[in-house]
Amino acid sequence: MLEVNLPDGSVKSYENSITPMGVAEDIGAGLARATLAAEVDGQVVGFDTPLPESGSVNLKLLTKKNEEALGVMRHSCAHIMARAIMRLFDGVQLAFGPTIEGGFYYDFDLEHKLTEEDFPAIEAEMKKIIKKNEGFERLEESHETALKLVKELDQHYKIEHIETGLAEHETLTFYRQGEFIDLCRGPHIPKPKSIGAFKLLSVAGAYCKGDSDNNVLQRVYATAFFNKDDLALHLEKIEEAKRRDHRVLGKKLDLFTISPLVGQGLILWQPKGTLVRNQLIKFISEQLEKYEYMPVVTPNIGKVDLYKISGHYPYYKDSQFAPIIQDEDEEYLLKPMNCPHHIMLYKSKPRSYRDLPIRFSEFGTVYRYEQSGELNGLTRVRGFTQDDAHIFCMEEQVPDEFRKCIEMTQFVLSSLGLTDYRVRLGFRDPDGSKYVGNKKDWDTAEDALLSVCKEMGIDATVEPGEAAFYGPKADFVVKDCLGREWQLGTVQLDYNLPSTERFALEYIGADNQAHRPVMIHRAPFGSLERFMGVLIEHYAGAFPLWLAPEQARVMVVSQKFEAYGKEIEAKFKAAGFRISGDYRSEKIGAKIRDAQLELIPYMIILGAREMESGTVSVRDRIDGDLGSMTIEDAIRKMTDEKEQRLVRQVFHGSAGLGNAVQSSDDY
RNA sequence: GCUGCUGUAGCUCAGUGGUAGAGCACUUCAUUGGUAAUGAAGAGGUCAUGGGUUCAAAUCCCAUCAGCAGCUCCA
Repeated sequence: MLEVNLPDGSVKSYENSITPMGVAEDIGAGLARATLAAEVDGQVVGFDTPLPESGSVNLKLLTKKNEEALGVMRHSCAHIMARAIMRLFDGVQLAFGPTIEGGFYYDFDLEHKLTEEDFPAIEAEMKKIIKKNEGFERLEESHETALKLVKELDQHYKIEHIETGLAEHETLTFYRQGEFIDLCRGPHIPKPKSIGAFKLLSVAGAYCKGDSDNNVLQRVYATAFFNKDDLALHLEKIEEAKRRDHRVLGKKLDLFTISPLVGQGLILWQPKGTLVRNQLIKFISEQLEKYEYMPVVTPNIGKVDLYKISGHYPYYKDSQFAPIIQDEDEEYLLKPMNCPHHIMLYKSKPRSYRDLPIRFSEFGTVYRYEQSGELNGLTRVRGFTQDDAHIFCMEEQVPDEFRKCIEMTQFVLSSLGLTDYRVRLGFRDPDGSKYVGNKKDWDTAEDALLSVCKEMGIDATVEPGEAAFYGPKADFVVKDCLGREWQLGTVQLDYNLPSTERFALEYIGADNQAHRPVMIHRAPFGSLERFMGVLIEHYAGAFPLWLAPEQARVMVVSQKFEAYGKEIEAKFKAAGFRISGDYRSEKIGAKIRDAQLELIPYMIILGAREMESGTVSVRDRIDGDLGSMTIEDAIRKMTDEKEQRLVRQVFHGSAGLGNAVQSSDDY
């Protein structure tokens, strides 16, 4: 006998095997019609997934009102898309088709090169399928029968999947809808009519099984909603996010430029971008002083031998600019990292335990030859400046130093209003071969990271395989406006570079013996370039007052007041503001509009009234006209806002074109 | 690096083989105004670059460079 507990507290019992739909029908025909899927003990299952024969389960029937049902529906929509494509094109081989954050995709292998021009035809075919409203039928087959079936269907990827990835599964499920049958774990909605609105978004190549040694499949991205309004809202969100793109805003606001003649991925900072960047550097420098870092300066190149010792040269040979060959035995590398230089500073003299921890900081510019396809505005570049530092400390100081690094990073991010990040603990992949160092040190380091995060109440996600080759790390990861994740701040523990095999670092302990220090690599921003990119999108280009390249603009109602305008401008400059004046023969409305579009925080509007009373009229970018006040009051108000580094406006959300959230098809 | 798409004025874009276009920005002139666009005139392009096909190429083909999306990679 099975006991089914429903969310309203009622309990139903069944003697025979039953599905969630059976329970829904038992409750009422209306509910049965609305039921799309179910949640059994917190797990999303199909409307047709049999419940256990006995025991007790918590059952929640999912309808259009439940967020979880959306994912199920989208996966069904993916099947319909696949079915439509198979109808329209010959020789379609199906690969995988999971649900992602803002929709779904399906990978295909077919002769015809799909383009966006094919979308209308595919969408029309999908509409036809939906209109016919054939149900999704769940088929459970033995491993053997399943293999026979996919062979009959001549679906090579599915054959391979059953023979390899699913070799251990005794039974496998298929879903059939009309002539379309797909190996699929499901679940699916009962009937396609609940797909209210859908849209194909893009097509791109994707390596089969995510391995660059494999062939490239064609991946079609799409999304679906229960109703048209939700789809329209989603598409509008994507458009909005695109308007916030740092590459678009960077050009519009004159922050930076990239010239092919200088080189791909090499950022040329315009004066305005430089002003913002320098404010960030100033801000971090204050923190470095507070946390007792010692600024150092090191050159942009170093001997190849240095990076052979550090291990970077052999390991990252392909992603470095080629060495500069000066002479047969004299080769230099543009520095891809700052740590080896800092290590040489450490090694320049004997160190005592009394000196530790030693914290060397540097805004160090490094160069990496990233694959051309990876380059992306400011977020992935070939030359960037890290707000880098290396801490050399005793093993017992590691937790404390690590904690301080995390604390500083958190403070820096929160000061900028960046709260929407996750902390990723990059640990080593147990099967990976890229790592150096011994297991004991790795375990110690990973344990240290875990326990400090726990102690600090940080909800970190552990990701095996995300470690650096020399040690585990804690990364601060944020999403850009399109939903792509980027690593910003990072704190990395390193037992490797100090080791005998590398640089053999030492300090003399209280026992007068030589000991090995531990290194911590850390950078709260990570790369200033990437950070600026993320920040531009975070503020949608509207920087808070303290960061804004142009903090205020004086504008006169008529050119008659230019002299008064210049006088006021000078007073703001003297008070330390970045201010300009607009004395064009334009109407005040036009000047305001221009300043507003340039996202200038404050407008100081001057006319006869202000000149006579010796006041200024202040217009706020966000709140509009604030009325007139004395110049002292205006300066005081703005100085306050600037010194507090007040963040008054940020923009959230992304286009949701990011990572897979569930792979309902990957079995 | 791989797959696909794209490249026309400073910006956003139209232009499917026959004399290179619009809006905004820019310059000049007029206008001197009160919280998101005053009016007029003007200037600005080897149509990414290099080859090819053609009587004729922005348009068709090839290569290169660059950008975009995704994949892969990321010290």
